[in-house]
Amino acid sequence: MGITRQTKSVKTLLAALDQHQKAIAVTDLVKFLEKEMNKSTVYRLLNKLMDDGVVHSFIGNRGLRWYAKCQNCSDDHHNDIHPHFQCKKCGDVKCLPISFTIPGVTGYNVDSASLLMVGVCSNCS
Amino acid sequence: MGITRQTKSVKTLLAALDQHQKAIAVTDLVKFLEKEMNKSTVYRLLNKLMDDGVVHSFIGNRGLRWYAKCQNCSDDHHNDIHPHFQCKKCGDVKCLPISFTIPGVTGYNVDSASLLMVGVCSNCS
DNA sequence: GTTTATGCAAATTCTTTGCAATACT
DNA sequence: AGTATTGCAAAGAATTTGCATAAAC
Repeated sequence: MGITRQTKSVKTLLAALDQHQKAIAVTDLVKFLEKEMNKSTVYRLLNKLMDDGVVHSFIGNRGLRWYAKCQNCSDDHHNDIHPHFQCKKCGDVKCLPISFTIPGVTGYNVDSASLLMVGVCSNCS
Repeated sequence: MGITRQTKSVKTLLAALDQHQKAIAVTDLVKFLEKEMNKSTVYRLLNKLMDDGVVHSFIGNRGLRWYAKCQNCSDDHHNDIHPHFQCKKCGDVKCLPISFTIPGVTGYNVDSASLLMVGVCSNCS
């Protein structure tokens, strides 16, 4: 768990992420946890847990940051692409279990990449 | 040009986008144009020009929206992926002339997709 | 003349920060 | 005991909105 202490807030936040199979927007996480911890704590903890490699994040359709617990990603997999599908109606984000490489990206020192696909999910269509 | 009127602001904004070969963050555009038009006008115009298919946008590394004039994209190319490279030091964004498809994305109704790669550009390394 | 666009100021939303009090190891 | 974490309130940054005025068609 790196340098992050095992506080009550950490456990609560990680449990909340576990409850959501899908990724969750930071603002929804703040609302979901508003009776358990301050929003500053949510923002600060998420940054720490990112540094620790426990959660990963990406920027969604509307500029909000979405979070999920790391599953297939680790510190030495920073070049992987994590594809996400976001429904433009209900806003839900799903991590897709697809791995691929981008042909023709030479001369660039790519640390990380994110692929966001936007459309209408099966529930909304 | 669709339903957007050919006002002085429209011409000024499109000229500003032409001056920047690269994509530009909306906040930088607001600063760049602050003596020529109000920030509300910038935000409102960009949305209209998006609807008209004149500019395209994507979300950058830090959640800010970046804009550029459409070049290879059009209304009937919504499924194309527009890859962008953003330098994490200087923040510059470059559109990469690479076209590719994602294998294995079936069962999803994908309207648009954006691929953002983050790293250090040649100027900063 | 009618409709759309603009400026302005204020409101909203999202995120960060300083600091004193508290919890963890 | 010593250090990291938290809550709170306030500040900051980005974006939207209402409305009166001005410009485009």
